Amino acid sequence: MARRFVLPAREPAPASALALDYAAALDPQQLAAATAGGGATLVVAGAGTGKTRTLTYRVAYLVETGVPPDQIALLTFTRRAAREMTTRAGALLDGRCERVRGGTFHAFCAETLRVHAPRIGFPSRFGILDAADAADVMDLARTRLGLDRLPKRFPKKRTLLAIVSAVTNRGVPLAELLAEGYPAYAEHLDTIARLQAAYAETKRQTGVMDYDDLLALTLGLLRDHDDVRQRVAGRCRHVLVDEYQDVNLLQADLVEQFQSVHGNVTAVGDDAQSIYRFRGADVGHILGFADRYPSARILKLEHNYRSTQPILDLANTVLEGAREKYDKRLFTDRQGGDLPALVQAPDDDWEARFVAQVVLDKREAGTPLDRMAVLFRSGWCSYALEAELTRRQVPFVKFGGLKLAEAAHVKDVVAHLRVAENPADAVAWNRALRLVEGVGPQTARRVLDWISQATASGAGDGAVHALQSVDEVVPPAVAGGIGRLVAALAPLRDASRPGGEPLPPEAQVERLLDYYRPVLERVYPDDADRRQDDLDAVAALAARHRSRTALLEALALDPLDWTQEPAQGAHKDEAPLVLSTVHSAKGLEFEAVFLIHALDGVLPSAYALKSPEEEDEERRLMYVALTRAETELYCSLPLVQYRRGTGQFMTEPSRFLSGLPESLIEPWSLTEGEPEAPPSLPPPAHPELGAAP
DNA sequence: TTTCTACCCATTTTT
DNA sequence: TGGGTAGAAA
Repeated sequence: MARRFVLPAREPAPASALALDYAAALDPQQLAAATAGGGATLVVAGAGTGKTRTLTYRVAYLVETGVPPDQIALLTFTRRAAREMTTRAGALLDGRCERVRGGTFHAFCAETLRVHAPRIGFPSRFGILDAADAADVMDLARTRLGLDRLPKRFPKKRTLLAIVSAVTNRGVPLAELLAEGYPAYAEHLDTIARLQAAYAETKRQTGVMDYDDLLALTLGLLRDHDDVRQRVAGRCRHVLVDEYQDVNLLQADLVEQFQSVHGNVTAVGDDAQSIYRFRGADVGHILGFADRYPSARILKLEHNYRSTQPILDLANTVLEGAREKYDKRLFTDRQGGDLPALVQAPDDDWEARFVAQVVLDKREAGTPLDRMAVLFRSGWCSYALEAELTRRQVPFVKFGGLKLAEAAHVKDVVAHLRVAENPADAVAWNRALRLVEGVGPQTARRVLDWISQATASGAGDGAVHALQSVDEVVPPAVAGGIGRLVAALAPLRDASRPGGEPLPPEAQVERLLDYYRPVLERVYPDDADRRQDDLDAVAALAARHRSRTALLEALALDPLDWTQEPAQGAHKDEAPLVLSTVHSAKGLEFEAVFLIHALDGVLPSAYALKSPEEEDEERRLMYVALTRAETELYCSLPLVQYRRGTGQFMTEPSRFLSGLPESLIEPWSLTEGEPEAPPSLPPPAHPELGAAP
């Protein structure tokens, strides 16, 4: 046994030796937060108070005072936020800051599990399920349980998954959760509990994890295996957590584990911006930070540098209506500025034309497109605008809403990759097999049984092998099709090439696309070409990843890289206009913000008004949207909407914005320029806009 | 057993 | 809108 000699901790370098002048760059509150010593620190930071800036400087400060960058863990809610922070810190100091380990909780956990999964009975090449995959696994679990026919008034699988997810994320017992949130299903407690167990078992057998598992299993791993905890947490000299108000129980516990060796944790957040309740986030964790870390120092940032006073006034007023009050009122030095506008457009089209016109006018006047953003409650709200922007050739990117990775044809191709990655992945097999003509549920099931038998008894790479003799269990009519599937998968095996080097991921995707093209044309005859474009994007994405494992992980955890890919419009070198759900815009700021579809029933969402807490969350969502704006804020709404079936109907403005005095928000109405404009020439909206009578 | 067709349904936010 | 289901045809 080697003797341990303990060196005293390195003294931080004296202030004069630091390359950056922190005191000059930050205000006193920010400075205190950025240069705080070790231990636990909570920074309560209102919107626009320089939270990101402070965290960025803290990263630089830690690096400068001798903390190795790869021992700093920076946990954020989006990978975009992590990237932004490390590049900004890199620009401040030097490239060292970019070696900070950062990302979402899920990505960070996935990275940990890649190394240690075998300790908890998973392959290190475990697959990651998105919501749709999880639903497939739930179906599989149900049939394995023999529950072909579900009782009447039984939750749908999406609801089922939501229930199971809430149980894991919030740590509430199933019975309690059902009683509180789903009283209608309380009578099915036993069946749901059995399904929950079968679902977990199926995932284990097939070597896949859903999003919650990434968190829950990592937490279990760290709690139950002290050597692993020592190793993982030992590499977290400093843990920094952004948006702490949005952590759920699992995430709060994970943070505690990550900091358990060195005891250095900095959490930053704003209780007024908690908008992930539906995912189990609980403001209680930020409010109770000092209970969890009794020696914590609590710092505040209250000086808003982002927005003009009129914007803050409106945001503050909206927030005041919350039932649960937050004792915070932001102030700014930025006096002056225009009143926020409440733009009443006759319909969707008008709203889209208005936004597009103002965006173009502002670009003309020198505001870069990426300094403006269009925000909305849900993905579909921007459809009309997307069409309009495409028509006018305004480049844009959209964050949030439907992900390309969720498209059926993309999932088809990815299923083949997953099968190659993890032959035990029954759901992926099922999807791939069902694409063979003539294979339905029965045949797929028979083949799956055959495979699992073969893999259980035989060699590790047995699945593809087993398929070569699969003729024995399938009707002759489909044997040829399955043979082609096997042939397509063969070159994806790791040892398929001399030397055992696997094909690079983009080559793997290319091979698969050759195989899949005829399938695509058979299954989606109407728009095969359009869908092929998406698949080409998959190939492009593959080229940016080192291994198939990394590619699959990125597809499951980082759909962002995606959305950034196909920028619309001709100006490839112009940074595009940002379209984003309010949720995805968290933490970002823009010179001008357009909040579209500010309607009652949309924001607040009609589906989120079942309890006062839910309405409060919608209100905070509105607050988040409004506080993204620096100098100009336009809230717009169509007065008439179309609904399938019902036709046109009148809308109501969002309850959070209606009834406010004109000193807070100025009503605008739209008129069209007088000579009847030809349809191709949009009417100039801006000059004709006038305040309503 | 698979696949096609007709109908009905609900319809958010994210990893 | 499209996705999922139920029933019928191949």
